[in-house]
Amino acid sequence: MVRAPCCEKMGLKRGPWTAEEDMTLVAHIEQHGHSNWRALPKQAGLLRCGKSCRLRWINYLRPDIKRGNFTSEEEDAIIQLHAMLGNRWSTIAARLPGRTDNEIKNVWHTHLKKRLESSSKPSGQAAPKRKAKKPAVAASALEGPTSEPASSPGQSLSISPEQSLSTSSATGYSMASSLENTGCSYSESEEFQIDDSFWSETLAMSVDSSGSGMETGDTFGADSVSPSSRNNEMDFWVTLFMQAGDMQSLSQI
DNA sequence: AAACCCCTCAACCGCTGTGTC
DNA sequence: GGACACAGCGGTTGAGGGGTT
Repeated sequence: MVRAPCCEKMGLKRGPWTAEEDMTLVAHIEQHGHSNWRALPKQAGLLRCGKSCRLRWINYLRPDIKRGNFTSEEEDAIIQLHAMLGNRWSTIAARLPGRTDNEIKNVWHTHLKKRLESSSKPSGQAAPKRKAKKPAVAASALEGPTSEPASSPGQSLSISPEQSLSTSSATGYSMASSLENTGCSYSESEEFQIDDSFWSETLAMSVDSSGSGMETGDTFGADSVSPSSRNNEMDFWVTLFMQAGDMQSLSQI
C-alpha cells in the first residue's frame, strides 16, 4: 500500500509553531476536543497537517504538561524503566505524569545515556558537563497553563512505593541488578536471559497475588491483544519484574 | 569580538497497530 | 480476509543558542 506522505498538500505549513497557531489549536481543542486529528486543522483553520497538530498538542500544549528540568527522582525512574522496558518511550512517559515521550526520549539520548555510559567505564570518568536548560521559546510566547513550574507540588511519580521501584539509588540501574539477582541477566543489548525457575516462581506468585489485576492467561495465551489491554500488558511486565525483585529480596531474609 | 564547537529539543519522517468498511 | 484510513510510536534531524577557544 502506498501511503500519502504527511503534509503532502502544497501550502501546508511546516516548522516551528507560532504563538498564534498554538492559541488557535488550544482554543479549538478546548472547544471541540480532538476526536479526529486529520480533520482538526481544517476545522480550526490551521495550515498544518493533523499529525503536526497532534504532536504539538501532545508534546507541548497539553495543559498537564510539566515543564522544566527533570528531577533526579524522575531521571532515576527513567533509567530504571528503560532498563526494564527498553525504548518504549510512551510507556515510560505514562509512568511519569506530565512528561511526554518525546521529552523523555530527548533526555535519555542527551543526558542519561551518556551518564550511564560514563559510569560504566572502569576509569570512572566524570559525566559530561551539562549546560543550563535554555528556556522554551514557544512556551514563553504562549503564556498560560502550559508554562508550569518545573516541579509542581501536587504531582508525583506514578510509581508507588508498593511497586518497589527504588528511586533512592543515585547511580541507577538498581533494577537491573535486582533482575540479575532473580535469575535474569541484564546485558548492554537489553536482552534478558531468564531461567525456568524464575518463570515458575514468578508466575506462581503472579497468580497468587490477586490484587495485581493481572491475568496471566490472557497475556500469555492470546494471539491477539486488544488495544485496551496493551497498557495492562505492559503494566503486567513492569509489575512482574518488580515482583521478581521483591521475591528475591524476600528470599534473602 | 569573532569563530567554532557542542548541546538541546521541537518537529518531522516513516513505520506499525488498530478500527472500519 | 483484504483494503483503506487513521492514530500513535520511535528514530532521526537540524535550527538555535550557549560555551569555549
